[in-house]
Amino acid sequence: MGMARTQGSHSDITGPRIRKAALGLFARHGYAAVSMRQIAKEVGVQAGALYNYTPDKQSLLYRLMQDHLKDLLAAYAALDKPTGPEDALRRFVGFHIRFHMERPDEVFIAYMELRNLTPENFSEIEALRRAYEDSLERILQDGQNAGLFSVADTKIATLAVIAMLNGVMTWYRTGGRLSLDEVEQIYWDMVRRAVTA
Amino acid sequence: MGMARTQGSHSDITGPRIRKAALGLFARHGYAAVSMRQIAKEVGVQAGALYNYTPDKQSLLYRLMQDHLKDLLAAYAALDKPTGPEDALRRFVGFHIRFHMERPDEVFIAYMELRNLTPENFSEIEALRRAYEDSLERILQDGQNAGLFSVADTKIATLAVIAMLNGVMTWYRTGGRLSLDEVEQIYWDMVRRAVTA
DNA sequence: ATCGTATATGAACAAGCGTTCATATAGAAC
DNA sequence: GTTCTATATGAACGCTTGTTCATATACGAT
Repeated sequence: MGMARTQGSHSDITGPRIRKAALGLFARHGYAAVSMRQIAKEVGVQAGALYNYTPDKQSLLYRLMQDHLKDLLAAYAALDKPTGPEDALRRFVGFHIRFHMERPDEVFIAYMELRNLTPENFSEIEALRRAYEDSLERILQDGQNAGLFSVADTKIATLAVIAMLNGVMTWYRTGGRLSLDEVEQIYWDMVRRAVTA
Repeated sequence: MGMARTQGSHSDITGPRIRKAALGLFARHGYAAVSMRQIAKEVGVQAGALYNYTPDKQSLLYRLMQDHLKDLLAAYAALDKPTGPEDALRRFVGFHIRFHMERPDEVFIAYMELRNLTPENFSEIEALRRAYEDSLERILQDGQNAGLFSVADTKIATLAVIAMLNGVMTWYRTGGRLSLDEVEQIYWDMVRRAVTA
């Protein structure tokens, strides 16, 4: 009974649409504040149908974070080999700003919703994040060893640089006063001066 | 009926206890994930009693943020007058790190729960935050005018410095490898180098 | 000792939650 | 054109949610 709805074989379409809807809603309202019914509504489907694509709400969040961080690591690994520590740092700054700027929702979620992961899921996500941070710390350590950089503590400097770069996401809006190139240049100047010997 | 409970005139005790409990729970689990009953349980009271102290859950969050930011502005305003832009910046870095380190829960909430404020409450909180950021921007602008600092954009530099300093809260733990003095020194070094001409 | 009031209880409300499942349907395969 | 299966519905489940309110109690003042 009831009006007919579109049904049938939409598996490889509905799945991504669900994740996309969840991504936007989680980013805008927070994981805990978003219901499965809201996600379903955005996709144009009933709540029960979501469970053909995710075992539960938690897994939906986990998958979004995991996909994001794996993409991040893969994209960074695909960069050209740098010519030295300073070049590597410059590339890192540019890569980080651009990659994150293209994915504001993913970044926001991977940042804010860590506490809503189960302990096991949290550990896995944390490992991915640490792998990324380690690649920056290696750059700083190499530069330090080569006498090019001068930081009191490479671990702290790593976190300080990343925190500073992440700050871009809180204020930058496309079409604003500054182009992405300008932003990249400004941040690179500050980072370089902050760590250079 | 039922077992007797402590009752009577506890107004000026219960109120702060409720806010303290809410503070801890909001910080640990997030505003949306915490129920009024959980807060009440932590205080040792029934959920209904909370409404003698707050008109609703939203106001509880708003009050916590407002108190925090007003404390922040008052404490900063009470600092000694600096001798110049560089001294002012050094003081700002030290003040910011220490003040925020003493209030990890408040900082976390004022940061993460902005989206759970009503639009009106959000505007008020944003105004307070901007007032604080403006005091840093004024320092940078003064230093820039005096030829002591050299930043491409004072607004961006302001946000970059604050983002960098806020990063401390994500990793620093009392009793860890570094003392607060050391942390302050390390960050001051990086900030100074990032903005100095 | 009695009263008055501030403060708490505990039950109730309607609404919404995540999740499950029997049932229906649409499209692919033969 | 019939069958088979993947995909969807929509109702239902037990629970929790924020909030209200009539009622009870304990303290401060008289």
